[in-house]
Amino acid sequence: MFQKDLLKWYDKNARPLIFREKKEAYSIWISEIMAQQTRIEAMLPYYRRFIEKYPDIQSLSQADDDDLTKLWQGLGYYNRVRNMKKCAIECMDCYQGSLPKTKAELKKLPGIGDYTAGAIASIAYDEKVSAVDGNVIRVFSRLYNITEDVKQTKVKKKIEQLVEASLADPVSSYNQALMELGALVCIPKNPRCAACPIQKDCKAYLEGDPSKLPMQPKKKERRKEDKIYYVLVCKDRIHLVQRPKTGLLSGLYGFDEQKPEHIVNQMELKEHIHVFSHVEWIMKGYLCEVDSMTENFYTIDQIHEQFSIPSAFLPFLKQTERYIKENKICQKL
DNA sequence: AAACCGGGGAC
DNA sequence: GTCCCAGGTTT
Repeated sequence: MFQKDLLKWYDKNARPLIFREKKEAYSIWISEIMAQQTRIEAMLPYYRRFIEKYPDIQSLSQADDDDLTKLWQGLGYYNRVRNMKKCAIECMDCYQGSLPKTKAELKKLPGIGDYTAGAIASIAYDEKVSAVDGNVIRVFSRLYNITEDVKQTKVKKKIEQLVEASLADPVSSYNQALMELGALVCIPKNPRCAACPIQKDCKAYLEGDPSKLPMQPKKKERRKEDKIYYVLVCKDRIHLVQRPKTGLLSGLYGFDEQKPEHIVNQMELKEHIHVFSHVEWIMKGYLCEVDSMTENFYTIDQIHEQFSIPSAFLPFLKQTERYIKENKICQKL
């Protein structure tokens, strides 16, 4: 049995992460949503800002949508934060302003799936349930030398059952220890088996090849899309367009895709490529100086303070800022 | 079961 | 360049 060794290792080697300081469902929930498909180091600064601005469920339930998206700028998967607000509202309406106390109830809330429900329930409430994330899948695929494709439903179910059967007290530490081991020792490439506290129980280490696990199907290649954006500038202001409510980068702000009329001066922006997980944008851009300032023109400071701009648009924005600051525009300010 | 949904660090 | 990250939802 490896549980004791793992827990002892965790006691000594756990990173001092800020969201581990409080055993409180709200902050644990926030950290878990932010950590979905996101490296811990990347979400930490966001976590601090978020907790400061929205310290509890009530404040989050009343948050302004654009403020929330702005706070999330650069983190990606923006529906996460919208689901959090929905979730907060539901907690105010149905659960007396708190998160529900069991994994089963938590799982019914928007944005909370099997992993996140298990993480909150076990870490905040000490419920003896599993929290199987990518780390745990990797650790267990090696521990039991599971060579099947872990993306298959039945294989994932099998791993979840193994984890469930392995749960040890305190479960809060145990679940986090499994993830921490996956993050620090049992890492995807070049696993540090020499430093592993449960090496002697690892089937892949003893009779297989840990570095080849977990077995993953080769992923489909990304489709490419050609995009053309027109950055409309009038005096010291830039035109922003809110993206559609659905689809990629929904609700965030970007530039026009339609060529404007009455261009006073036009300049080609440096082309760049932006890679998403399932699509690749080949982005051409034109800075178009226009003569009339209609709706939705904003100064650079306003844009940085108020609007959530996806990373894909930042290169064009930066070039435009430089253009304006160097006062190259035809019309004088 | 597969596609969709971001961004960036590590290699 | 490739991989994949404290995943969840929709199709």
